[in-house]
Amino acid sequence: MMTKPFGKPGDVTELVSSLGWIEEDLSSQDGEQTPEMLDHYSLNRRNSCLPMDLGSEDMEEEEEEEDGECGLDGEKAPKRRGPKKKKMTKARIERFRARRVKANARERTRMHGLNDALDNLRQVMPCYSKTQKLSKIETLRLARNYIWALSDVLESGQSTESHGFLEMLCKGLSQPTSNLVAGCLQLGPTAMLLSKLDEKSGPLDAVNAQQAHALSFPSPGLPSPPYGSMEASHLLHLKGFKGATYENHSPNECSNGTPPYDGPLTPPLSISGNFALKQEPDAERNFTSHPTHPAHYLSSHQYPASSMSGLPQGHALFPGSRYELPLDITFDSFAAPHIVSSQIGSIYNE
DNA sequence: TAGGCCATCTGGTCCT
DNA sequence: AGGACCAGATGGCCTA
Repeated sequence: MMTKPFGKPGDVTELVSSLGWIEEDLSSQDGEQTPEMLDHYSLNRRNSCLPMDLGSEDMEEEEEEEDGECGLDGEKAPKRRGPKKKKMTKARIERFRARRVKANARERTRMHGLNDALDNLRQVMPCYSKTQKLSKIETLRLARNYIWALSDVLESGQSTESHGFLEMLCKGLSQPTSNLVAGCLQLGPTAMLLSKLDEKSGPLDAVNAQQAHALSFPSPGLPSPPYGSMEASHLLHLKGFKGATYENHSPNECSNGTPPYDGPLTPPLSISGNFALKQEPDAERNFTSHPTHPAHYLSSHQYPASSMSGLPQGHALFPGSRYELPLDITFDSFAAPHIVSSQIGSIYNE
């Protein structure tokens, strides 16, 4: 059965539309087209009985028989009830066309706004990457799961490092997205990373060793540096909850008075130790300008800019997966839950 | 090549 | 009347 491109069931135009549908040769569409061209094209490609067929030279004649219904083989359709259709004068045609072009432009703008909003949402998702964008539907699903999971963290005190947290995050997500999220959440020592670094660059010098060390201990529950787009205060509108700021950050102290931590300094990245990092040509590098990006973080804070030089760049391969994780993923944004979890105690103590 | 994703156009509906 | 919003249709691009 032929699909009915336009109109609603019972609509006269639907019948007319499906009967009169003419597939045009699209070969003339090659090349870039301006919105005006697209509008013009679509205004002229519809079937001849719709008011969209405004470019027809025979319009004047058609107006004469405007009430004659279109049909196959000159078949007469039953007389239409209701108000008589107004004549499509040239002026009306022009007005219609202008209105349609304007409406199309508005619709484009509206959709761009919607997409911008989605982009903003992507940027506060656990795994933000400029090069590997989540699809719209996956962004919305992950957002829902993220809210859900964080709520659960607050309610049950469950760790953001727990299997349950990851499970909640990945619920209903596609396999690639789940892999991405899981990859971002992978925590633990990085023997593999260290050995890979060793392979690539020979014996680690002091700087590289420090970086590798920083990369290798994304300790759960540690006080975390600030995460621009992911500031905890944006996530939780809780009384007395203040997102930690990096300037105040120290290994042993939290800005909000959470118990001191004696362990190693929280690295800016929560990169899985399981990632096997592969070198990419400079041209392939695609660091985000996102303020939470590790490169931005490192260069603008405690690590000297030159210390980035020894870091593997490009992409990270998620073991057992076909999917690569571009290094512009803001893993650190995912550390926000650490902030959250570190705050839970103090919130409950209030 | 099929399927997923996306941008765009379109007509209908509701609201101002 | 015109704008915002919506959902359906369509074609292009990309990837497995």
